Amino acid sequence: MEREPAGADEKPRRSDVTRAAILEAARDRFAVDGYDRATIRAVARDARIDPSMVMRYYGSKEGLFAAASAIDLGLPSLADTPREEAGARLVRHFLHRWEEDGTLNALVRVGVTHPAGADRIYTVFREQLTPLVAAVCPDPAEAPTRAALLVSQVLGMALNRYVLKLPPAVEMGHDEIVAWLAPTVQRYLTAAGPRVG
Amino acid sequence: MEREPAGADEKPRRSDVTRAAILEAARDRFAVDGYDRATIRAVARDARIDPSMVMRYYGSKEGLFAAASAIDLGLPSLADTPREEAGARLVRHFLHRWEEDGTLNALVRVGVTHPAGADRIYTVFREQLTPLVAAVCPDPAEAPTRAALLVSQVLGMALNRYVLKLPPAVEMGHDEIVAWLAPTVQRYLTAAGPRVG
DNA sequence: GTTGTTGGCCAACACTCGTTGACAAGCGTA
DNA sequence: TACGCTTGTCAACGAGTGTTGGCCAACAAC
Repeated sequence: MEREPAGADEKPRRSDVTRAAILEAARDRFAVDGYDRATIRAVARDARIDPSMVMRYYGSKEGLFAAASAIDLGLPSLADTPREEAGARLVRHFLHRWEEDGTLNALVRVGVTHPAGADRIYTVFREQLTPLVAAVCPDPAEAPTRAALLVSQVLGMALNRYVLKLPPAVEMGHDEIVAWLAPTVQRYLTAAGPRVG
Repeated sequence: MEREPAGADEKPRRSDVTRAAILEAARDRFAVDGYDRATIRAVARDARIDPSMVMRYYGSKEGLFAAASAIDLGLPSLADTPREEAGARLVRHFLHRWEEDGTLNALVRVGVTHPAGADRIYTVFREQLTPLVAAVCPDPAEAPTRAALLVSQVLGMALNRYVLKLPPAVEMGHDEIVAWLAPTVQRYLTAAGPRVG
């Protein structure tokens, strides 16, 4: 019986380096293999420890994923950005964030095959993306819809480029992607919504 | 030693109903569970036959997937469609096609976690989508890029709505989605490409 | 009616998985 | 020194996997 779930202010443990190694290996594995093929044994092998350690520190495979998928999109504040450049700014940010490490890839790969992953994506969407959209779009009540549209475009490109590796999407340069996608995202963010009859 | 791989003109076999039942069950399972969780045993159970039959008829799990993911997007000819309505037409078509059966869902779910799935998506992209795009876009040489952009938007929305089931995307109506996405797709298809320096 | 082929089920194979419990070495404290 | 906690390894469990081969009944051809 251990007690330590809530406190974020624990003193450093001797095993912190191991815990971190496990987490890093887990992120890589989830990113490359998805939930099912990312085995605890493989994670342990990458982290150079025994599989049972993973269980001890993270309780279960689900727990490991929960820990490995704690994500900060690092979204830029759009306060100091001209309203009409928000789209380009966001597209470029997502491209960099995606290539920075495997976390987002892991999130998508798991989200597609495992409910816990889809939940996690929704959480990130709700807590990090929607508030930012609400700050720039005309009517805050439309923020969820507009954010969903934004995600559909950005996530779709990421899916093609980083997960499916569709050749034409892989071969596009950053500037080219931004040039094409930015107007789309900009419209989803700030344009008047279309009439639907 | 059986010989029958190439011929598309075989006489009907007594086991055709069973083969079809297996294929249908496989599509459902792949759509719901992805590649790894869709077990041959589960497919066989759904089709009410023995797992070994699946092996006999489709050789292996990979073979089963190959057979189950033979997909016809049923894309409409855009010849009789006004050029400026192509975007709306396509978006609406994809929405219907997606909800028609589980095939596209299966394709995406597997594509994300299994190389064979990603390959299949690329094949469909190349053989069915790119030619259609080439027929309506200004410069046929740009067709792969423009098709990739189209896919990024359409697939992204499908991912949110049908796979991840992100609530705001699920709650949108068909008309609303078309109204938002059609201009985007239209631009990817026919607008002059942006300058990239 | 006999024979060969097809459709189907059953039992088992070798393997991998997540998970568990026992046990040894290292460390801090009294 | 002796104790207790932490970190780590090892071996095993039960379950589920893809896949294989043997066997039996129904059908087709002669």
